[in-house]
Amino acid sequence: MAGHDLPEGFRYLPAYLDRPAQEALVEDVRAVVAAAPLYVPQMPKTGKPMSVRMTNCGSLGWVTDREGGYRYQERHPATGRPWPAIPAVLLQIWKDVSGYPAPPQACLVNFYDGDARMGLHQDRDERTFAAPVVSVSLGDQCLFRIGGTARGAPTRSFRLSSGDLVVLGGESRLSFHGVDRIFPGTSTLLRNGGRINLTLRRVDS
DNA sequence: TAGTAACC
DNA sequence: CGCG
Repeated sequence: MAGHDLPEGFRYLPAYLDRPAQEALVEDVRAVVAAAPLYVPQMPKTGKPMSVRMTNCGSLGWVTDREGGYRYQERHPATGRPWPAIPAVLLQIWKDVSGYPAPPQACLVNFYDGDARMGLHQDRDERTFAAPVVSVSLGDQCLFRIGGTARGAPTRSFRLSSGDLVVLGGESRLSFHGVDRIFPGTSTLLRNGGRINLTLRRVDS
């Protein structure tokens, strides 16, 4: 069977960041995590832990827990402090690829160990969908899956590698997407392995 | 339903 | 065992 078409507005920019740029960005992420420690997010209502560990930078961060559900908030749920600033390199990437006049408000940092996955979902907790979601991959490769704007629509899968960028704009802004698996040992960027995904978002128009 | 698991 |  031939593959399905990718959704309109979906852009895949392989090897967008070279190795030195990836290394510099990892240092920025380490600083973010030092100020805003990774935590285990919980599913709404059930409290089931997700397999990724998570933190944010920016004026707003995406969080989820049993009681409050999916939301954006100004402070780290464990420390109560404001999120650290989005690193300058990421602000520049957003300028270069988003086509949106205002800077990102949120940068979600997801850390995947070798067993972590992310089920098919939509990013729809923002108050505007006018801006794209820009995603940066660092570390081990993953199997990424993207479908349409309806839950049951056909999906396509492909590998994302360290330094790749994905832009979910246009119709693809509300496409279901997820991470089916990590391929451990496929990158030397992170000493202890794993994958980091950074997603830049605009929450308000 | 941003989770998990069984099944083909 | 990997993928859908």
